[in-house]
Amino acid sequence: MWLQVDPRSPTPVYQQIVDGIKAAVAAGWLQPGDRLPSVRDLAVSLAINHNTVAKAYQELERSRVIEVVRGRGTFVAQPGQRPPPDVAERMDKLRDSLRLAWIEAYHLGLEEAEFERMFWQAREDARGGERKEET
Amino acid sequence: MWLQVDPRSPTPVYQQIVDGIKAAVAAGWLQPGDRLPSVRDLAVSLAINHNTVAKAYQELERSRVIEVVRGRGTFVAQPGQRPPPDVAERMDKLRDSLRLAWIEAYHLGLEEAEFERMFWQAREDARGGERKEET
Amino acid sequence: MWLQVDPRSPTPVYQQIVDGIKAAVAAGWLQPGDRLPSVRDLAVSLAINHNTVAKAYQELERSRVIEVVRGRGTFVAQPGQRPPPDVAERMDKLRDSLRLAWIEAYHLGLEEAEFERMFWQAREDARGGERKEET
Amino acid sequence: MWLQVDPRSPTPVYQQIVDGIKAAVAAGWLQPGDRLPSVRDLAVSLAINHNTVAKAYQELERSRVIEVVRGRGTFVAQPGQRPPPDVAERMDKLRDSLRLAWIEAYHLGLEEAEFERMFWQAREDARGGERKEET
DNA sequence: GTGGTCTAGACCACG
DNA sequence: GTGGTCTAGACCACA
Repeated sequence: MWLQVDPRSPTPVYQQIVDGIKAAVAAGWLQPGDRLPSVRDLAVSLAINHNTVAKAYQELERSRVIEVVRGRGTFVAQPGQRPPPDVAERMDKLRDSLRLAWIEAYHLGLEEAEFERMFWQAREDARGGERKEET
Repeated sequence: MWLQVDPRSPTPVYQQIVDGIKAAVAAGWLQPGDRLPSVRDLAVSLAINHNTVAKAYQELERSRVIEVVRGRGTFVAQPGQRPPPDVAERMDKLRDSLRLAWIEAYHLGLEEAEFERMFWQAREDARGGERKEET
Repeated sequence: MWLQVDPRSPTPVYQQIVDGIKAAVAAGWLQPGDRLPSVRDLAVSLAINHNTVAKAYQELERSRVIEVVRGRGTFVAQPGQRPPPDVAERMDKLRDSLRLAWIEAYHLGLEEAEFERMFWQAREDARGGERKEET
Repeated sequence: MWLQVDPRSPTPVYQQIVDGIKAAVAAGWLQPGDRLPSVRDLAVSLAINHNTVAKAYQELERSRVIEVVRGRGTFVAQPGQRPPPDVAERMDKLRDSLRLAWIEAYHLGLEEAEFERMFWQAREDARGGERKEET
């Protein structure tokens, strides 16, 4: 299974699904047009409630990562089609997460060079990295 | 006031205080040894309950950002004294936040160069930047 | 009830809960995977406020004694999964508590042999012992 | 100085003084009949409030570790003179501290043999150990 | 005066 | 239903 979920993590399960699918798309494991498992199938696979999967899919559709075609299923969206409605807001959040990361790096005593290395390493992890158990 | 808080934000108020003070320390607005406002004073300034501030201060003490001197007040800690007990975990979280940022950048259609610029800009925002309203 | 609490004790109520549950786990009355009473149920049983129980549970989770599964409940953790982040500090505290115990034994005029007996007796009390009223 | 105090420690300052003097007596650095510094002198030496020292001395007198002779000063008590009024209670506390230590050892994953070694090592620390900086 | 704890009762996100 | 957060107001130990 290319998606796993940890019910004991502090990040909500539905958010883990969102993150996981976004990661799969960004890494190329899921290609535009690929079909995603149905809400109920995925719920069974992950042994979670189907409401949770549904919430994740809704979130992904709002972000234009997937497309729901009624009666046919849900698919990975074509990139760069219509931009999602909340780009500006998401950009701000992204900027803020980087700012917080710099602050945390400071408090962890990281050198700027080390942190930069971590930044580029994260790019590798995001792009090509195999998903294994990440406790 | 160098600290503001939005009770309607999804991130808990006590967490906003933690983030805000960490930011102030990282930016140098608060120097090691500086005294922080008392729990109750800050609560009044922010128009919130003192328990919320207390929780934030306790969290900050666990992270070794501040030091509580009983009966006298709380102060910005000297850096690099004793390392916080949970460095390893916080490093992992930091790595993960960067990974998620890369993924989000991908889905927002950011070029690598743009995202890198954003990364370095965030460094400026974290270090010296003036604080404005941040929704 | 396998847990009791004395609101008049100098040690905080939430700490008594922490100690009590750690004791129950160490003695084997609570097995890994066992479900703990919900925050609110335990609060009612102990006739205290639910916030107090919540604080105790959070502390126990930080120590990796229990695991919180969102929306489902809290459970006794599997031992030796991830080690708690503050082992080193807790080791130091443990060492110190033993040192202080030796000093106190001296001032109480205990013979070394007597104190050693007390040490091993404490092991019995910790492992299997029945709980009685402990002022 | 054979006594040091850390105002940032979670254990109250007056308690640190009590522990420190008990330790000095148990280790033999202070002999029965030795004179202790006056409340005010010790307060100056430790750079703390004299009320705090006074509280510690009162506590030590109740435990029969020191004797206050009006107009002459305070001295280390002769051992085994009159027993302190609360032996039973202190014994119970001692037993309890050992029990809690066993429980903590369990949760830290210590082997019984390791913990026993720590127990005997603590005896050395209590008896002969040189006092250095103990952050 | 300081921080720490507790209660009573409310609201929220999550599953 | 679960735990998490917040408020309002109280009391306590410590310095």
